[in-house]
Amino acid sequence: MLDMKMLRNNFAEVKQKLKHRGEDLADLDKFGDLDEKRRQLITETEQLKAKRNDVSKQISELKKEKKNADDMIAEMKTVGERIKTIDQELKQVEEELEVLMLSIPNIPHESTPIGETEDDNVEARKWGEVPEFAFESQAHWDIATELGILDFEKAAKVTGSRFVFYKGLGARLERALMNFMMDLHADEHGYEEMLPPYMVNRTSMTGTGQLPKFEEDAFKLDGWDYFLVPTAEVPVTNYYREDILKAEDLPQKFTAFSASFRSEAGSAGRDTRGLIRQHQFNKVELVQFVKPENSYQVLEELTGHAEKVLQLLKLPYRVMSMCTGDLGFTAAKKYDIEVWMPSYDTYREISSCSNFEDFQARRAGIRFRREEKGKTEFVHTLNGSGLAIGRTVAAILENYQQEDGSVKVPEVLVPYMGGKTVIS
RNA sequence: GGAGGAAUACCCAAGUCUGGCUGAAGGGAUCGGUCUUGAAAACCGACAGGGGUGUCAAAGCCCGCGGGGGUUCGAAUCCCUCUUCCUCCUCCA
Repeated sequence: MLDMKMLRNNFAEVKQKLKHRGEDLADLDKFGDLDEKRRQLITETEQLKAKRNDVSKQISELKKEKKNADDMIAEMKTVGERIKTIDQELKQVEEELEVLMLSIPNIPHESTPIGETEDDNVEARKWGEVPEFAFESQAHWDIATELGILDFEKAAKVTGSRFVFYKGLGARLERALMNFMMDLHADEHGYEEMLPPYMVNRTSMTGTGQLPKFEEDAFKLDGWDYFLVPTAEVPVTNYYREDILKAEDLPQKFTAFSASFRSEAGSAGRDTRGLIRQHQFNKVELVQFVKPENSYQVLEELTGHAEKVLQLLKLPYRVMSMCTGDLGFTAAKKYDIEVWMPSYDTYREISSCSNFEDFQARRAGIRFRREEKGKTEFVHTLNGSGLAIGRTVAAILENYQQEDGSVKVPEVLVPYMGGKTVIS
């Protein structure tokens, strides 16, 4: 959510910046009227309430002296009714204004490249050598099915499409990656480990920006106002919802493992094979709560922490700076890390690292204080995948495949695989 | 699922029956001071936070006793409702 005072004072400028996102801004123009109406009603009702407080005190004193106060009581009855009417109108205006404010996307940072589609994203850097195979390389779903470590057909029977069973060394590889990533971030990068709930309530989904606009992307529990988390970002960021942190407690850094659930509405027919686009996948997430002045430096660090995983796994990747049109609703700046996938003959997203500035913090009421008696300020929140585990498995299978159909285990994972150096 | 109980400020806690003198007592913690070589103890003082409105800034005003709604001239206090926590029963990995 944007700061309403800021929006009021810089309306034309903000509108211009939001245009680069390519979103429909028709409703934005309602802001001026609603904002003005709201403040006018507040002034009116507060004046009446001040009067009521004042006269009620007088009534109390008259009663104490056993004097008659009927005239005042009658007058206040009218005032009370007027207050009720205005407050109802005010409530309506505020609800309308809230709906509007919650639907306005974040303002892109000045360093975010201006563009319309993913073709306008800018490559920030590239790492590693793309493998050349002396044999005909296979897609990860073929490799895995042949090795008997993934079973998509059984999952389709048991649940439906876009689900998978991991088996044997496949399951072991997934678990090894989870432990490897969590250990790296906790031990080397200074994050505190967290295992969050896999379901969250509506307020949490609104706090991080998944709602109200993108409800169709989420899995909602029938009969409960709970949602399956689309990412650990939601429970972990909302951990501090409505809290006031101390400046000396910042930054707060969490690394969280969770399953992630996505309806993939609107992507029917895309990536139907393999691990790339599942309704449920595992992910290690990095979340940070920081002081505003540090957030852009932290974005670089956090992105680096995610990159480190790929470097240690020796998987080639590139980092893309998302343009204004491909930024998503909540981010002010975002890097996607894309890993090389031989079967696609291109790089595919495996991590997304974002700085939300105070956009989520304002929605979720996450504040901090620099001094004991000082004013509260909103923290800046950031997060990034570190990494999506399913896609990492896919990348390992494809990049480490051998001619005989077996797959080498990346060196760094061998201890996590019980010493096994090859999946065959 | 069933039966009770509870929620007041950083923590503990009075007030709720009987609405106005609560602009929320008291204690602890914390901070500042006196005393002391230093510290402890004792004593003195400070201590409601958060949000809204307003403004160049402020003052002022409004809201506020778990959330929401209602009754009333007036609600921490009465009524309805939701949430969370506790005790017991039942069930359960």
